Amino acid sequence: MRLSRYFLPILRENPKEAEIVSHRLMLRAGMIKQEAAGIYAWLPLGLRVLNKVNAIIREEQNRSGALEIMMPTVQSADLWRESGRYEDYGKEMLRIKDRHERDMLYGPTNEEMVTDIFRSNVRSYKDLPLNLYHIQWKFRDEVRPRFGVMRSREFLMKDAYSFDLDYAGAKHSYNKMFVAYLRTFARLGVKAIPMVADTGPIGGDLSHEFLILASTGESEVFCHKDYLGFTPPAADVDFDDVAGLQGIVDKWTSLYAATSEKHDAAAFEALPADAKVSARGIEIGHIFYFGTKYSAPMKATVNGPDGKDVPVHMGSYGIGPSRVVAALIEAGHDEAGIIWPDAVAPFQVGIANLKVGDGTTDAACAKIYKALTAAGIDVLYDDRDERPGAKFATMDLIGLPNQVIVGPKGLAEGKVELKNRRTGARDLVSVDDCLVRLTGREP
RNA sequence: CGGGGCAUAGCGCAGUCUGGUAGCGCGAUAGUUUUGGGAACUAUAGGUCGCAGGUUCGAAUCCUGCUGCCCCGACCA
Repeated sequence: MRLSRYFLPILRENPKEAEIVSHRLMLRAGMIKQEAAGIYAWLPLGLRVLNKVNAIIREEQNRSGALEIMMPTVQSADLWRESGRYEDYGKEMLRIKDRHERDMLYGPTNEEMVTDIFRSNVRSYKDLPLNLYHIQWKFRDEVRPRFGVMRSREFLMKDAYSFDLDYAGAKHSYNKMFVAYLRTFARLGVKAIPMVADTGPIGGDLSHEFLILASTGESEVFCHKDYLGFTPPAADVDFDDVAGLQGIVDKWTSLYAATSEKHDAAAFEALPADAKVSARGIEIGHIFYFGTKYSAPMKATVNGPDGKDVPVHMGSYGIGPSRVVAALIEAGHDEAGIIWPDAVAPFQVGIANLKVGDGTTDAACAKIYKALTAAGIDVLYDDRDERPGAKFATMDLIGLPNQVIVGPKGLAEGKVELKNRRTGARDLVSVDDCLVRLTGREP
C-alpha cells in the first residue's frame, strides 16, 4: 500500500477525551473514529489490525474443532422470554420495536439464539459434542462507556457455545476452549493468565477469565510469577485427547491466580516472596460452563444412549477482539507510539522514502516495495512528499514492526537502514540483504 | 444511577464575567526554498459559535428549555 493513496488520518495532538494510552494512540493513529458514546467506526488501519486478530482467533477455534456460524445482531424478544433473561437483563439490553410493534433487541450475547438453533436441529447424543461460534457485533448499553474500544457499548465478540451430553463431556469441551485460548493469546503476542472467575449473570459454576498484565488494566490481579514463563500448548496438541488436555489445564491452574473479586489474601501471602505478582490486568477472554441453565428452560434436549431425553450441558466462551486490539496497545507502546506484535501489525514492513523525487531513492524503494509485496508481505510504502522526521514519526506512531529507511546517504554506499520498532536496533544493509532478512528467502 | 465538567474551523484552545457583527496555534490546500527524527516563507480554503425558543436596535456572550459528549464513583465483557 502506498501511503499517498491510503486513508490514514493521523492526529498530531492528543484528543482531549482520550485518557488512557490505547484510546489516545488509536485516535492519533487514525484507527478509529468515535460516532457516539461507546460507538466507534473502524478506519482502514484499525480494521486491518482487528481483522488480523479475528483471523488468529478463527484459526485456533477451528483447530479445536469449533464450527463457525454467523448469527444476526438483531434478535426477537421471544427467545429471551423463554430463558427468563428478557426481564433479568435490565437496561443494559438495547430494546427495539419494529414497524409491527414487535419487541426486538440488539443482541448483547447469543446463548438463547444458539440454543434455539441447536434444539431445532439436534436430536441425538450421537451428534455431540458440538461447538458453534461466531464473531459478531454485540451491544450492551453500558451506564458509562469509556476508554475507547476497551469498554464500548458496541463491541466485537467471538462467542462460542458448546453442547455435550453430560458434565464429563462438557468439561472436555471447556478444556478444549481453555487450550485454544492459551494458543490464541500466545499467537497474539501476549501473556494471558487464566484466573478463577465469577460467573456473573451468565450463570454456572466453572469459569475462568484470561487476563493480560498492564498497568492501566481495570482489574486488580494477584498471581504466581511462574505463569509468565509457562510455554503455551503446541500447534499439534490433540484436542481429542481428554487426559492430555486435562493435564494442560491442570498445569495452567495449578498455581495461584485470582482477580480481586476472588482473591484469597491468605493463600497469596503463603507464596514465596519472589513469586508474588500483584498488578493490574485487562480481561480479554472469559469462559463458562453453565450446565443446563438454558437448555432446560428452552427444552434443548437430546436422546441419550438409554433412549431418554436429557437437556444438554452447555458452556460459552468469549473473546473481545475489539478490546484485544486496545489491550495489545496497552501492553505494547512507548513515547513514540504503538509497538505491535508482528502477528497483528497492520503492515509488517514500512518503507520510508526519505527523498521522494530523487531517482535513486525512488528506484530503490520501488524495488523493495515490489519484492516484499511479491513475497506476500503487507507493506506500507511512505511515498509522501514529507520530511524524514515526519515519516519516522508516522512509522513509529502506527507501530510498524520493521521499517526500511531509504535515503541518499545510505544509498551512496549501496545501503538502506533496517530498523526494528520494538528494540530500536538499526542495521545498515544492502538492498538485497534487506530483502533476504524480511522475506527469509534469497532474491 | 449519584457527583462534577464541557460544547466556538479537522485537532487543541481564547473570546462569554462587562452584548457591538469570529480569533490564535497546530493541521489542510497551492507555490517556492528545503530534506536522516514532526522545516521556513507566501498565499488560500474552512465556523448556521451543539439545538430550539426568548430578551435586545444588536446575542458566541444574557434568560429558559432541550440534546450531545467527557471525567470521578457505583456497576459491568
